[in-house]
Amino acid sequence: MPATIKKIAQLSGVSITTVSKILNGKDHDLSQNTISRVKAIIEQENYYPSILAQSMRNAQMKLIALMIPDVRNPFFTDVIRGCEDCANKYGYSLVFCNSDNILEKEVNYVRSLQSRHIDGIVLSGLQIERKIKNNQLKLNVPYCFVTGNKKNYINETKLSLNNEGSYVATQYLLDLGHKDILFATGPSVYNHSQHGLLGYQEALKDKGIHPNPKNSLFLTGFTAEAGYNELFPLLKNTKASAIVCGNDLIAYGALKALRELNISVPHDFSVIGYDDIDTNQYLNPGLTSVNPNRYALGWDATIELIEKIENRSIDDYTENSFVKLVIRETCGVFKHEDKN
Amino acid sequence: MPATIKKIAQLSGVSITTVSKILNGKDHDLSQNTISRVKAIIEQENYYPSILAQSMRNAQMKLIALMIPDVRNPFFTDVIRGCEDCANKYGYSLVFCNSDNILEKEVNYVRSLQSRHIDGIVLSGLQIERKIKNNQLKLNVPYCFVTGNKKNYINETKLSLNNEGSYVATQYLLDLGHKDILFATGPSVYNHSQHGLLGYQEALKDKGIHPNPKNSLFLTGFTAEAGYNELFPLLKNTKASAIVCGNDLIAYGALKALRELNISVPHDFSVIGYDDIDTNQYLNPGLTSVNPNRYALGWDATIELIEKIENRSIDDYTENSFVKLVIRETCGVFKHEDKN
DNA sequence: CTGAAAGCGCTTACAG
DNA sequence: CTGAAAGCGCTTACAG
Repeated sequence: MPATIKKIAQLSGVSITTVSKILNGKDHDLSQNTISRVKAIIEQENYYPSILAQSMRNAQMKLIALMIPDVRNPFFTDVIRGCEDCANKYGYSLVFCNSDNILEKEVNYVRSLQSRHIDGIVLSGLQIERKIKNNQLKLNVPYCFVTGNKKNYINETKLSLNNEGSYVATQYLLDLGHKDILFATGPSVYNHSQHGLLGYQEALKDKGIHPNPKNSLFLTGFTAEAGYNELFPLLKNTKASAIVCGNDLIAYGALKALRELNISVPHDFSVIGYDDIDTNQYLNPGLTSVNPNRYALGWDATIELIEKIENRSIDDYTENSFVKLVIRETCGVFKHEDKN
Repeated sequence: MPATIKKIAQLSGVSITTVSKILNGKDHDLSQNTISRVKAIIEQENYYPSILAQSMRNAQMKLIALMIPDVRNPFFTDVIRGCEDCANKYGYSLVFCNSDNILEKEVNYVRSLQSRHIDGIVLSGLQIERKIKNNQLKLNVPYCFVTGNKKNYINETKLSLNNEGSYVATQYLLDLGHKDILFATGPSVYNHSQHGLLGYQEALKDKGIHPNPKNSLFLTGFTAEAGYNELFPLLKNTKASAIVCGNDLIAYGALKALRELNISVPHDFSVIGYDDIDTNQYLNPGLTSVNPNRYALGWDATIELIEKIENRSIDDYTENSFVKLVIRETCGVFKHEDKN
């Protein structure tokens, strides 16, 4: 049993009011004598106030939740770190929720989090996120999105980082001379997927190429398995010379398929990913990818959330406005003689 | 403002005692009429009790913390999932803490978690863990270790999964004909590292080979960077034909170094990892590794913790007693003519 | 300069 | 069958 404020008061020979004041730095009208005596006792008893009891009064739990589909997607690891580091900086702890993209699970989480008096929720890649954005669902807790928050929306023409990212990726391949480029991303229900597709199409159009609808594909997931299984048949007979992937895991799957099909990367086929997860550089060949600065994504979303929770402006955003192309070894110059 | 028990009581025309009883299923002595009336109001108002207030009474927050060095180490992702899934199954939420292996951070976390009335802590790969095991530190909260808990200790002769794992890995290389085998793991302060080294040495001894102290190495971290930077000079001039790595990331670094040194894997040199992280199969060549069932590790540790918290036996452990060798493409038969 | 008292949303032992 | 009251550990407006 940890010490309580009552015990400290008794040991110090003062009232709990006095102890509380000292604890909260509202001791301007107390005598130095009292203050130092009480502080000594607090020290001695290794006392720390119960956040729980404080929260009962203040209705502030100093708890933020982070809800994502699955930690096992490496995209999220840095987001989580950014989120946790930021939360801690401002005195919040992080509750962690994996929803597996199951709407029911997501809704249950929200309810359970509310009953915990959570102060706010950072959401990423969820069904619920889509519902909220489409006004089909209202959360009565402060919340914020990792992608698609105010920092991520670049301007009126660029919808989001995903949009910008796949534009940049496609443009890079176009500059290498590729013309027939595939695009594969996750399920179409996600804004990420839609924005990515738009970015890809815009890049083509800006080069005067009409996007071939058959070249773009929504996979069943943002996973390497989906990339491998669903892209294998496509890659087997494709006339294209390159592929833009909605995330790196999909690219991993594509690379595996290409290897098995004996299509040499980057000599015969170019691959570009998105997210720039940590293992990319250890692949052989190293995966060229678009880096959205995942850590900053998590940090900025959390700052935005805390601004909402505390209803004040915190100027502690990262400088994270743009997506960065990280060139490794999976993209090569288009060689006309290689095809057809 | 969510509804409170008081509001429900008023709307139902009963006392809050009655509502509380219904909420907690202690309604055996209440009239059906009252019960259904109150339940209807609860439904109608979308009321859920405040866990906070409940906890003030019960001293049970239904909150578990998971503290690890860094989510960005892919080893932990599945551990986290196992931990969260298990926690949720038993009604707990998961608070997430990254300590970066900084003892001060770890100690601060523990303090902050205690002031949150956390019910227990799952610890993994921490400085604090070592201190606790060496009786240099006492936690006055229930806790449990991911590695080194009762399920992980295989028997008196096998210290832990790490020990077992590197034994198995080394044995596999020996069976392929390798004799001069390197071992590289993380910092020596970790039990993981020490146990791994012992397993490696035991395997050699069991084959009648005296371990060469120069062949084993503690790196500065369990990271690919450490693996690459610190193993590069060693691999450049080594007479060995294989390496056992303390985890997969170290192996990733070693593979990168070998590639740059133009040493062909597995033809000229064999590499084996540990943890079997998800991306192993997408490497080229695919990394052979030892799979400790990370999800089960997280799950079992959490079960053990909940048993401590609730002071009862929960027979819900996974069947996870042994480490599994996952053979891919980085280990080959020792070719005598290649070396000498 | 200091403290008594009310209240945050619950639960539970007890009385009727 | 139902409810008044005490108490969990705090904070704060107010009185002295």
